[in-house]
Amino acid sequence: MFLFTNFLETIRKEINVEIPEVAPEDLILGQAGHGDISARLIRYLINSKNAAEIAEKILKRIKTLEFVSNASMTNNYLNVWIRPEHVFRALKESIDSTGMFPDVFQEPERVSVEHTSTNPTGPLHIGRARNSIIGDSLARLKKRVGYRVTTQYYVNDSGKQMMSLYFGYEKFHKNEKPTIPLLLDGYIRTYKYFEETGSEKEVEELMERYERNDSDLISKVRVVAGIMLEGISADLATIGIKIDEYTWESEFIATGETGMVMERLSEDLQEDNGARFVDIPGLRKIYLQRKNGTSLYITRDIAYHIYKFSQYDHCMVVVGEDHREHGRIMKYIMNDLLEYTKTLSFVYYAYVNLETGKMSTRKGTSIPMISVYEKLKEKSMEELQRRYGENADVNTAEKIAASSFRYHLLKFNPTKPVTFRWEDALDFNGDTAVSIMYSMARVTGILNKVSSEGATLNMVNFPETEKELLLLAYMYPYRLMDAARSDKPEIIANYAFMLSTSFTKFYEDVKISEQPPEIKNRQLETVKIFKTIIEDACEIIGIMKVEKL
RNA sequence: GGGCGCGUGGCCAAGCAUGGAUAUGGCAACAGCCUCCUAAGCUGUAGAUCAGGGGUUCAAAUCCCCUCGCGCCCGCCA
Repeated sequence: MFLFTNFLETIRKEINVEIPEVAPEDLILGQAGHGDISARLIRYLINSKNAAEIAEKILKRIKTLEFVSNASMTNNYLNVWIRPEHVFRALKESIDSTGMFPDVFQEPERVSVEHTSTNPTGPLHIGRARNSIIGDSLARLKKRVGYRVTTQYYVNDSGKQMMSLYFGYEKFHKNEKPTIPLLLDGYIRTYKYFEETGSEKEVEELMERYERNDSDLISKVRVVAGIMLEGISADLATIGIKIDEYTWESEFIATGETGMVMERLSEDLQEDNGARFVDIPGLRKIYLQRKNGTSLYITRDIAYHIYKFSQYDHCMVVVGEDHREHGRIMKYIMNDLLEYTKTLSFVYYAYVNLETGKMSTRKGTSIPMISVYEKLKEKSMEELQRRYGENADVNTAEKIAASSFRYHLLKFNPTKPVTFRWEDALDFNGDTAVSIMYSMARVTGILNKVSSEGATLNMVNFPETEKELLLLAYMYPYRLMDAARSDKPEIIANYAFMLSTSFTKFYEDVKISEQPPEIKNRQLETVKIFKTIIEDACEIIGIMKVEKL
């Protein structure tokens, strides 16, 4: 995965000479107030008769390590202080030779990340955007740790919602050129029409024809869906999200692959009045085929996953928490019934609510992502104009808007429901993308205005704030591994904020331009180290680089 | 009713997988800091029965059980 100077492993190996059971998890990096690196030895020493003796031996070994400045034992914790020049070198050497820290090996596994996958019946709203943002960041994270990643959008072009969209166009705007507003209008009028007539018969007939693989109908629906999908892709593009592959659900009906699913599951299928189902242990009957022979959503999803497993080693899907059970069923069918040994994993997120309650497109209470983006852009533009007047840069305002929106929906654990509040979304202070971007802008400021003198670096006098910054920068590979292992891009978001805060403290504490040459030279390198790592982390979470704020 | 998820200062979150040293941040509040590399920043003060109860353990925000509150799911829908 990564190649970097691993101080924790070196320390652990020394400890292992005395206590072989000590594992990587027992070592902690950067617990404020104690050592730079601490080892929880309590569980191994608490019942040991000669604990003091073992501790003494460990301390002696650790103190001989070149990169260790001091070590002590308190409350059965081994606390180790690292010489900052070694941390500095570990970072600088990696960045000088590879341009990054940590350096990464390409992994052989191909990973698919499916996200968004919303029915193309309207523009992207902020609830769905949470899905897109989590999915896109997850894909970038997996890429950073060395996987070959492809992002996927599963386009649901069958089903009632899509048929209603098509029906609305045919009924209300047939001879007009189909545009997004026109289609939306037809869609809304269709639901009104259903209410007024009390019947959805016309759409049901369309669904039936569709399921019977009526190629003329399928291609017509696809045109309409395609227009909506283009709108969604454009919305995604404004916040820096591009999806690699779009797969249309109707293809699995057209190619007969849903039929193949039934064949491959034939041993596990049971019959009920002509319909077919599998019995999932501990759950219930899951129907895969109606008695009229047509397929169901889960059948097509199985076909889709069979397709994905033919291309990828690990398939990840970002879906709303209402799909938890669906996910469990899919895993059971793919791994236990169809006996795939590849990994299927789901990332679930809770929905975004409004202070006034739930979002609903039909009730007109959902907030389009693009309107939040526009508002953010407008507000940051006002701020930029206050600072730079005529020279305020629209492009910067756009980057602020996109980054802020992404960060706002990414920084929390996806399992927590989010209540969208305009005042919070539009806040540029504190734990926000802007404060991270601000630290990057300050880096540009320093590097433009302060230059090094000579080539000598002082490697002795590190102020506390610089030591802390370097140590935090050094933590990056461990955070990446944590985040990648647990599929939690929000870990990187939290880290990026911590790192930028630490940089700002260093920046406020030390006036680099006024330092003696040899210290100034080193601190400029420290700034470049910070720059490299914060940009790396921001790339993952979708915070865009700015030169000036 | 059953299943799953969530509950941490006034508000919003981190930490929980792998139990361990004084529970970490942000917003809001209060008191300070710009003739100085960008104050969208920094420093300090105040604020926590980690929903409640029980259990396991030398040790529980973290693991187990119960209760309460909120959310989601329980279709031959998607």
